[in-house]
Amino acid sequence: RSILKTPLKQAATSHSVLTELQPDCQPLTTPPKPKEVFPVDPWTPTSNLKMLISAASPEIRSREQRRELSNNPGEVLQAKHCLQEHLSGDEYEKSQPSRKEKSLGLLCHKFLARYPDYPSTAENNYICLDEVAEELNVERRRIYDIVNVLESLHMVSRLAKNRYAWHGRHNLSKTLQALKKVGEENKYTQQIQMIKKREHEHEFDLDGENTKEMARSFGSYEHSEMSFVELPGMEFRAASVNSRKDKSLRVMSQKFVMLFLVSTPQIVSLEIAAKILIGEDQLEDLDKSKFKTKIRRLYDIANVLSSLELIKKVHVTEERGRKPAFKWTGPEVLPNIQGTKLETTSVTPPTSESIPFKEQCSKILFPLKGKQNFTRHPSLIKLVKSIENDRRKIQSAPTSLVKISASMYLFSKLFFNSHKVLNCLFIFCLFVVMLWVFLRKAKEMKTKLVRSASDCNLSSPEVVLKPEPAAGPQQLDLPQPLGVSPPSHGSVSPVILPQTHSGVSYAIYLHPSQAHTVTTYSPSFMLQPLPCANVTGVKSINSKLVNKITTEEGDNQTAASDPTKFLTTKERPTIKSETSSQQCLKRSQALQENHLPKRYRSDKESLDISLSFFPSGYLIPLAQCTHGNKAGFSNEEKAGLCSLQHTTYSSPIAGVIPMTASELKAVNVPAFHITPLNIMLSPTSIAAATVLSNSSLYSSNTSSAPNPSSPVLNFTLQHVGLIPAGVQVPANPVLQHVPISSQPENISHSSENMNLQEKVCKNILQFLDHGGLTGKYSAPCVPKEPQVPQTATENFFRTPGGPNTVPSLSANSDDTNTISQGTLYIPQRKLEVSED
DNA sequence: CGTTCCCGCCACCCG
DNA sequence: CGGGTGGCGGGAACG
Repeated sequence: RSILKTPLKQAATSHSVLTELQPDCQPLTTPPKPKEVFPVDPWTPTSNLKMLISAASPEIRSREQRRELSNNPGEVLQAKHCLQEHLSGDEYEKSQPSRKEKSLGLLCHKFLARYPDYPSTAENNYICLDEVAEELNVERRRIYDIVNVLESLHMVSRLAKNRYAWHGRHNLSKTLQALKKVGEENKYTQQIQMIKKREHEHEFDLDGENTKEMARSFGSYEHSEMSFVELPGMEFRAASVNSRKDKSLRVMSQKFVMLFLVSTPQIVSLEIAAKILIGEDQLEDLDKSKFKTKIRRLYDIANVLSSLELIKKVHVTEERGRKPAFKWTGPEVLPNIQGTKLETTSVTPPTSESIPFKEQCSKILFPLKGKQNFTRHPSLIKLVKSIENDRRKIQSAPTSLVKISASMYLFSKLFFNSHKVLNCLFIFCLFVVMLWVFLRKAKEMKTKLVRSASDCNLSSPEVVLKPEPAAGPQQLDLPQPLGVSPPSHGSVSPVILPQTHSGVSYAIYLHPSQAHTVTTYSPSFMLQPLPCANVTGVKSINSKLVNKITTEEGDNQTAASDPTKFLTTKERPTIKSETSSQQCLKRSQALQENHLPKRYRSDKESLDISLSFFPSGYLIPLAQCTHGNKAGFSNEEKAGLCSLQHTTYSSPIAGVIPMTASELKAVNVPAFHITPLNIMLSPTSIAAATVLSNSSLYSSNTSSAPNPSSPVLNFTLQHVGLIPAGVQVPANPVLQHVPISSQPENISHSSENMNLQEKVCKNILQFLDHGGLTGKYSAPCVPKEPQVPQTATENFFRTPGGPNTVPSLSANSDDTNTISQGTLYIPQRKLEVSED
């Protein structure tokens, strides 16, 4: 027994070990000096200072140390050594490297420091394990731990015994994509939900039947064997060494990563990860020791992943207490089905994925200059990066409206490098878009109601406001949509959401009355979620499990959201997730066919980029309000508000709007719910809109003077896919389009610009007219049939006063155009995440 | 105390 | 068989 004991920290033990491993080392009494241990790391005055500071406060020290690790792993350590050497000269045992200094994470840092993130093919990127182990002064065993995890991410690959090839992060994004895909296939999301649910159901009961039960239910998911996820270009490793059966650590690592990529707040608690990893291969013995071991391994993996800055440690506080967890801090992984693109493992520069976007920006913004100028400009690099960041989020936005909005925001950021400057414009554009939606919808509803209920006179807006009859059972078997409380004309209260990742906050304006309604947890608000693939088929815990969030460090907090968490199994029939998406699609099409006798179907491809206009979305970036949220709402209120998000996506006018699964999934930009009649505008935005519309956008002046709306529009349209990238829409075709679009045939090819305008107009019109508001926008191919000029779109643009007049935005001037104040909302929090 | 996780035994390959 | 791997779990360090 005693042999198995972990060696004591005492010098004697260590020395014996040391001598054993390194017989030719110094005499026993003089252990290696720090200088010998870390010959590479110079120690600087800075580190000295930090060391002194750290010495003053242990708390600061640890924090400081951790922070420092990411930049300069060796420094602090070195400093500490020096400190201890100075302070406690002969009393050496204290300076015996503490456990922390031998941590796998630190070791991994040192390891990573040896190799560039993005090695060029020219360099020799071979890793000799022996060498590394020696240089880092660790047993080889430890290097294996690191290398295995790196291998799971394809950052290294094994060449032969003792030899690895270093790839760095070149493959990372592809690997992550692959992992995400596999993770989805493995239904990890569901498994997580199930575990959470079980956990909740039998609170303290941890043994016996439940375990079996759990194992049994896991059985249904058991389709994943212990397989290592390979990358297309990477599997050519030396076959001789490749056949090791158990790649457990690698596989574990991959699965662990998958869990992050799949779950919606990208936070995974160790406990759940362990359970899933266990549950998969061995669904029987969920015994305690196995669990413990798994956890230990997960710590190992997590340490390496942390060093890679892919995850970071947090704490999730549930009602039961603090639980260790990790949060994904790596790159966003977008589904990105870029066909069978060939591997570009070597030559591609680090930000290969982002280059096209840069070019795009460059083209759009600086059509005359080469992209080089743009991309090379040092002052822009940072900006571009941050924009790319935002872009990723935008791409995962659930609705095209949000995409448009966000794109506009992006544009303003890119073009002016300022949130503030174009905020007004942004808001205005957003407003215009929403107005389209609203008017379109209103018109549609009106005609429909008139048609369907001919015996009633439905001209008054009050009637229109009622839930649409057809929206109920016929459509999605959802309960009758709740008529969101009719907005009064009170004031609105902004709520600042702490937004994920970028630190950009979005203000959501909340109408007081609704705020109240929502925060009281009124049962009537517990609506059904939309039965789309990502959500359905998931048994989930009820809202009782909602956790709260606290933050220990004020910055960079995440408003986590997990759509499935608020679903309740009992209240809703479970639908097979495989089919629900299609069902949604079918139904949405069926629904549209009610309105549109003739539809233009599109292939799957175009559906993906097409715009499903799910009514709503409204987010205003607020550059200045980063921390404003703290004062505002209590956690309960926030949680309460959250519950709205996943209620039925319905509106009094539109009824239930089907969404595709892709729109529901991976919502990093919060989804918003807004009803067309509840479009909310802050006074300033209305003002801005009015001003802008009067001055430029609606003027009949078609001069080519620089008009911000044009680039904005170009950018937005391109971004959203209405026009091809790189194509410019010269002026503001949309707002001037009426003659063109009403008689498309006649315009023909007068000029290229005209042509372009025409196309764009058509596209937009089509988009709006053909289901853009009800569900699907189908292919961009233009119908040959002449447009019936009685569309809402056109009505909007040729407002009562004529083509060039501004539609009245002031409330109550015209019932159909009235924009009343209301709400949309949705932050969602349920996890309390705290950092250390 | 609970959490974190280092340490190294030893079972497995493989040449 | 000898050496490279790496699963695994005890128990020390940490907080």
